[in-house]
Amino acid sequence: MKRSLQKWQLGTSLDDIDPGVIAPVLPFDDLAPTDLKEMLSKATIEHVTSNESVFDEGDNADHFYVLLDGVMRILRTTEDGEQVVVLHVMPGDMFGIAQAMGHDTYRMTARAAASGLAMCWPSEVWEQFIRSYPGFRAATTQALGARADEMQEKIVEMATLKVEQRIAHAILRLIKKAGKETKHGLEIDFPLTRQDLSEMTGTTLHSVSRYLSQWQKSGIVESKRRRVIVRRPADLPV
Amino acid sequence: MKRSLQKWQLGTSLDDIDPGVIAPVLPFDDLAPTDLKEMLSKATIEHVTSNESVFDEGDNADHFYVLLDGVMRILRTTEDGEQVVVLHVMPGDMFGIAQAMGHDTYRMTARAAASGLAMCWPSEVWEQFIRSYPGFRAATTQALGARADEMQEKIVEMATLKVEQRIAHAILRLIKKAGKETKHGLEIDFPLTRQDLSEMTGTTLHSVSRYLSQWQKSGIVESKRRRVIVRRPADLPV
DNA sequence: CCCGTTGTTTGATCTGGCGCAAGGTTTGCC
DNA sequence: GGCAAACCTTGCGCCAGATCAAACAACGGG
Repeated sequence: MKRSLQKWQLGTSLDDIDPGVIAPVLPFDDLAPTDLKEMLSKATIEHVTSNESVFDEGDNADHFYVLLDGVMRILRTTEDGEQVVVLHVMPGDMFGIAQAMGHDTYRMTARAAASGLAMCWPSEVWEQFIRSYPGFRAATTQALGARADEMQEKIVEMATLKVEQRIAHAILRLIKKAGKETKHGLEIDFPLTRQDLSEMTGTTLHSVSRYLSQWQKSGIVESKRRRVIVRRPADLPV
Repeated sequence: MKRSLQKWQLGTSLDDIDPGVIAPVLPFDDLAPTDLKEMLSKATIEHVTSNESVFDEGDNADHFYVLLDGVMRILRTTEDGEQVVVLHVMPGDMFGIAQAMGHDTYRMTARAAASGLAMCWPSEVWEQFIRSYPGFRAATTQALGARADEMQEKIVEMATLKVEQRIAHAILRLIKKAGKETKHGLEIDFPLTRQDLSEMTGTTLHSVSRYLSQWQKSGIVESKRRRVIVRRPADLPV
């Protein structure tokens, strides 16, 4: 049940879009077609370009989004410029839903790890959506739950595992979220540098590089520049 | 604006309770008095005893709670029995709100760090509360937001700070949440062992003990068995 | 008051992984 | 085709902090 817009006609106007094409990507399962139409009429489409931010932490939370295509990285930057990647958003996921947590500013930065498209609503419609569309409320609830789970898991990992295992877990999580079957194995379907992996696991790009080479030697992974392919997921450490 | 039931008549029946006494502790600020009464009529009171669980991870999420008095620790246990404390719940906070995240089982254990009382509703009334009482929805939204913030912060700390700083941060956070002014300084107002602190920061009780003694020597803290008092918060490392 | 339990301290040793350094490879642009 | 920028690899030394070990202190119940 992976959803994403495989190929997308790059007319970024909403008028071009067939609701029947978009619907399967949206996370609003049990939503009456008329309600969906209503919601789409309030939306705009935003083209997100790799490595650019959709919003930054501290910004006024004036929109919320559903990713249609591409990959978003949700991250925080510390005082001394260090980046910490908290999670990845895949097509079909909501993001920037500050309203769901009673915030009026974004608490994190959303940067595109791979170019794509996002559907975008102004925050003003949030309350109305919540009140009018039970399916929307259900979707936000699910999103919050999934996010909370992921963050908890991350905290536990950081508290108990050592670097090697944390990197392995991060890779496995991405494989699960964005794994593409290829002739060589399961490939993480967007560009990912050693640096990126280190920012996800709280380590250095050096350590990531070392473990990756090591796993490469034992045939567990196969990784090139900005690409990670897993041959034998089961052999990654715990 | 700290709330808590300073002294509590230990009749655990709800009939004894004056809504006027409980109301200031509850997180439902803008709630009509009649609605409040309605809600209280559906609640029960549970006495939580120090070191006992109110619920465990995996349990069916059949109740949700507001802590009236005492301190709850929210934690996860790893396969090999290690405990990771994710956050502390103080009087006035909701906990066990699995429904707010679309879960039907608890994802974490709630164990009392200090004995107290919790108000308790059966999960069946959740949906009705959400639909009927805007103040209730607002409160859960706030709770989710606060919790998300805290978890994010924790992830960033674990990823970027070293042990010494993480311990300092953990102490400062507890002081902010549960600090009591005493003649000797700001005291964390519930028993807290070195082991507890290590489970909050992903380190060992040994390291916690070492840093605490060190800070003791330089007069920054003053800690006895299960007690931590901070004399000069500003001098704790970053 | 004694004794078991629980919590704390401190030393000695060992090591994962960081910091630093230097060089190699791939990519895209002019 | 050449050059700069971005990305990756690997070696080496060092240290924060884990692990192991042992003893001490406080407390609470019988």
